[in-house]
Amino acid sequence: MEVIANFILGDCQEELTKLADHSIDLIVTSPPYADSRANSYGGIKPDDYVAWFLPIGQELYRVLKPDGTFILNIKEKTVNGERHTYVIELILALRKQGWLWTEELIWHKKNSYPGKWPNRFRDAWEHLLQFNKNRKFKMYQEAVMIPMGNWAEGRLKKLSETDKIRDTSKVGSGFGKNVSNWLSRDKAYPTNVLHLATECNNKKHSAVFPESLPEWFIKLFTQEGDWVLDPFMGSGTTIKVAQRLQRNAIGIEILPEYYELARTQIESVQHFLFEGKENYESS
Amino acid sequence: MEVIANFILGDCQEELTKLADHSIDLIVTSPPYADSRANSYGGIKPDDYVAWFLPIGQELYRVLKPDGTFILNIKEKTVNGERHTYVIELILALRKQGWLWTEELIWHKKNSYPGKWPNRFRDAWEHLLQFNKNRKFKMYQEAVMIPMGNWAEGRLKKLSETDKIRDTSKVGSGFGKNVSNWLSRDKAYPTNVLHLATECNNKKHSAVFPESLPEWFIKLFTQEGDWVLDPFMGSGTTIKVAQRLQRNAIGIEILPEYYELARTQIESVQHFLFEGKENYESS
DNA sequence: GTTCCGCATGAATCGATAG
DNA sequence: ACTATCGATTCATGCGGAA
Repeated sequence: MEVIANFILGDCQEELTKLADHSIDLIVTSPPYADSRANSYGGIKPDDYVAWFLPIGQELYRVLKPDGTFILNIKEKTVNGERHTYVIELILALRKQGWLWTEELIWHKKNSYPGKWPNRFRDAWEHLLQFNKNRKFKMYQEAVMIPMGNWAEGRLKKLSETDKIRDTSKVGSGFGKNVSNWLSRDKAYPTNVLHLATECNNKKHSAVFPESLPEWFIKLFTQEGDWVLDPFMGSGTTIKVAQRLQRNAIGIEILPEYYELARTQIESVQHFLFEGKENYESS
Repeated sequence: MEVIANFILGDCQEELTKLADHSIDLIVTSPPYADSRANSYGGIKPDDYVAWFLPIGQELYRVLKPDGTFILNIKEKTVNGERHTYVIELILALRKQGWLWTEELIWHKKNSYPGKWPNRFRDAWEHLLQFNKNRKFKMYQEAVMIPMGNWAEGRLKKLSETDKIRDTSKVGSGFGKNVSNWLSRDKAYPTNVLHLATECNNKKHSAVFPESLPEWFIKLFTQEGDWVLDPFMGSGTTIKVAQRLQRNAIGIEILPEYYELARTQIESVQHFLFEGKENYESS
């Protein structure tokens, strides 16, 4: 099956207006959190965050199919010793736009940022907010229950002793990265708590999430040939996974470095998958 | 040390007014969720939940010491296929009352209901909202530290004796700061994600949480002899744990069955702890 | 070719210092 | 007073060099 990876360089609020109505099956994105990525998005102030996001939310609503799903990865920020309320205010505002707040999953990050403070512990979780346009939406639950194939099993056997020891770490009672992701998926039915570590291997983009995260949602909410959109592409993790899973993908990124990085990475994936048939790539 | 367990039968909104100002160090409670416990609290409708809770929040604010903490365990409810917003609206409303929303911890319920999920994921987490009156509050973090993983232990054991001595001496001279930290450490601070199993053994009260939950907060925010309050006592888990940890406790419960159940259970605990000195109990 | 150890480094937060 | 910058703190992870 030929699937397309469409990369767009630009501000998503503007670029989204060029996409057709009801053309996207799944939106998975992680917008810049308040006060972060100041170099590209101007470091949105927490107090301005909702107003900044709402026009984008409006366009996302327009391009999403009636039975599609919107997954928003977002995190709160401590401001002046208190948890800022922009996330929960955003939920209320998006509902007024017409979005249905159907579910909230928790992403538990085992390797949260270290540090010690007199009045709080390390922040080790993020919101995964699910929004829909209608109460009936596409969902392929069987897809995330399928046990992993030989590829993953082969990888498990190749793990070094150190890795295996690390993965039995009791801190946080979570699981380590490699083993647990595959093992737990084999053994347990999923819940709305996802245990995944952030990946640190991508040195050019500081805020990547692990491939398992978009993979989970892409399998759950789309089928092969469907369209996946990430309006804040970053280094392109979502697009890369969509390609691997035979879904069409559109990624928008405002920063040229990340845009180029994503293009390069997806090309190499396509080389691997299709053994050199680069014509599958569009731009 | 003599600690008191004070049981009050009645509606907490009314009974709270009888408590003194600034007399409580920690409030840990799990109020009836919307639409649940309809027989006792009249089954508060989700839309009315915030208005119902606010007068109670006002009284809790009054009785809490300036450096005390209020932990609110609450869970969202799905209404008409959508996640209801009463929890986040309650956060905003409590802030207007003067509460600081200092933290939100996640209670990850490891053994949520097994089996297949119907139309959505199994719900495996609940909010643990932390509110304070001031940015400075009492917190004893060492009390809840977690043993570190095998990975670090394995490494430490392999250090030679000379290495240990050398690194220790470096501390005194100001060198080798990082190494010494690793050497002297076998425990790590927890994160804001709690991994606790739910208890299934108490059939007389429907909304029990495990003893480890109040225990964690009581250790973290109080010392022996401090005062703990649970305005929705239920079967008295919080009070029981407070007694065991040598904290004074006040529990309010509107339903006579639970009130009696809690009294009976705590009395047996006190029998065990003090070998029959029932005069420690007041009521 | 493996396994193991050392080291750098984060979607962070607080408190002190400086303008 | 109020904001801006900087140092100190902490631990899971990946990578590279060494056994």
